Amino acid sequence: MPDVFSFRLLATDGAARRGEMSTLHGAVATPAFLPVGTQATVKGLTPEAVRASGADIVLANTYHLMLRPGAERIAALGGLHRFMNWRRAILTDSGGFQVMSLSELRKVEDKGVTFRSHLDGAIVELSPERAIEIQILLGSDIAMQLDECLQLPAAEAELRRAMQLSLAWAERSKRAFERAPAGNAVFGIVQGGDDPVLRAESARVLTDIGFDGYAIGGLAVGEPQEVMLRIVAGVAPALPAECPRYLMGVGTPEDLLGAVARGIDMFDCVLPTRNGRHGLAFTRFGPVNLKNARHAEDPRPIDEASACAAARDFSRAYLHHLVRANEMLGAILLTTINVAYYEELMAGMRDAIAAGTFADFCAAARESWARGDLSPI
RNA sequence: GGGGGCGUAGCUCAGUUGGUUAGAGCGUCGGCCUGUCACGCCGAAGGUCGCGGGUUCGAGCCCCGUCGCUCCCG
Repeated sequence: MPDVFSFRLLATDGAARRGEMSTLHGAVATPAFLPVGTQATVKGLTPEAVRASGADIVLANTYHLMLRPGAERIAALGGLHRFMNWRRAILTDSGGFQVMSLSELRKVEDKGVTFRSHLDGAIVELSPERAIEIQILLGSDIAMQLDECLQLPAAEAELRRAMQLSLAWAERSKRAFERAPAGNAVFGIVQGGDDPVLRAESARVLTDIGFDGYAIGGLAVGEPQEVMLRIVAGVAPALPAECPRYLMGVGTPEDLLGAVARGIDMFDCVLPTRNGRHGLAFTRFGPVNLKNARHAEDPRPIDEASACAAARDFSRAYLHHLVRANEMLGAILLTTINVAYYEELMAGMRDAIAAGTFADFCAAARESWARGDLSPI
């Protein structure tokens, strides 16, 4: 196992890239999807189940874990991998997303963010340096710089201010990361909203600072998909080809195809887990809302050809019943099905890129989604 | 037989001194969810207020009758 973080490009097909990241906790095949495990758990799934879905890496969260159970406690218990019994790679978000999602509970200043804990109201300071320190304590393989994520639409002046603040924090994060153990990585985050000029400037300065990988943040925050993809198409080529590119918080299966086609290597998103808990299954035949009455007497599985047992071995009628009855197992099975589908989609894209058939793969996937969920019994 | 209580949405119930298009929770039907304050959120359908009569400008509410359920006493 290599003692440094590295990324290798294995193949390209148009702008789409097939690659592999090496981490101290194993290889990550890219394009990769990271199931979201905010509180040191992918909600509803055991680590074994996460791994069985095909995931090489999961995401956890600095803000949530620093509040509970606390970064120092996790460090004392041997680090996040041991704590959650996930022995593969972990990427930790810095808390930048909470700057947006908990905007009622925080104050942003040049020095950092002051949160009022959503749990008990305690005042908690999160500076770029502290965010990195926490991620080092957690022992994450990939740390993210602290950034300021804005909701769109936003005024250009506001986008510029947040972008420049994020760049200043990027510089400080990079310096703070010098104290990290060898083999771990830190990524910078491109900001700039839906403004191509700001995005270009952000990408240029980040590249000058120099990171192990580059994320595009502040997308899928209210803008139409075409705007998001246009920004991705502009930013991705401006980032170093030899580094992984991570589109944060995205997205729908359709978003993933579109972003990989524009040169993205990594994604995370709560959709497969959250929507699974809310009764929606992502399938080869498009989304299926198991809450709907039409499934009540349907003996068919979600997808009889799936490699995922949850998708194969339980009837839609049963899943419908579990969801209606608000039973835990409904959330567990749908989360399992959804994460497996996302990972299967990524694996399909990886194979297609390697084979030079990415466009065909995308066309076939879209056709299958459009056909709907009336799979043969 | 006597006395009390209750009949309002599919279910369980609110309905202020009688005063606009009678509400809630659950259920039903549907939608939403993009670096997770999230087993959540939003919306819709659904009621001749047991029935009949009366008083009143106006009755779910007051009065009379009637039917049903229920409790207590004989």
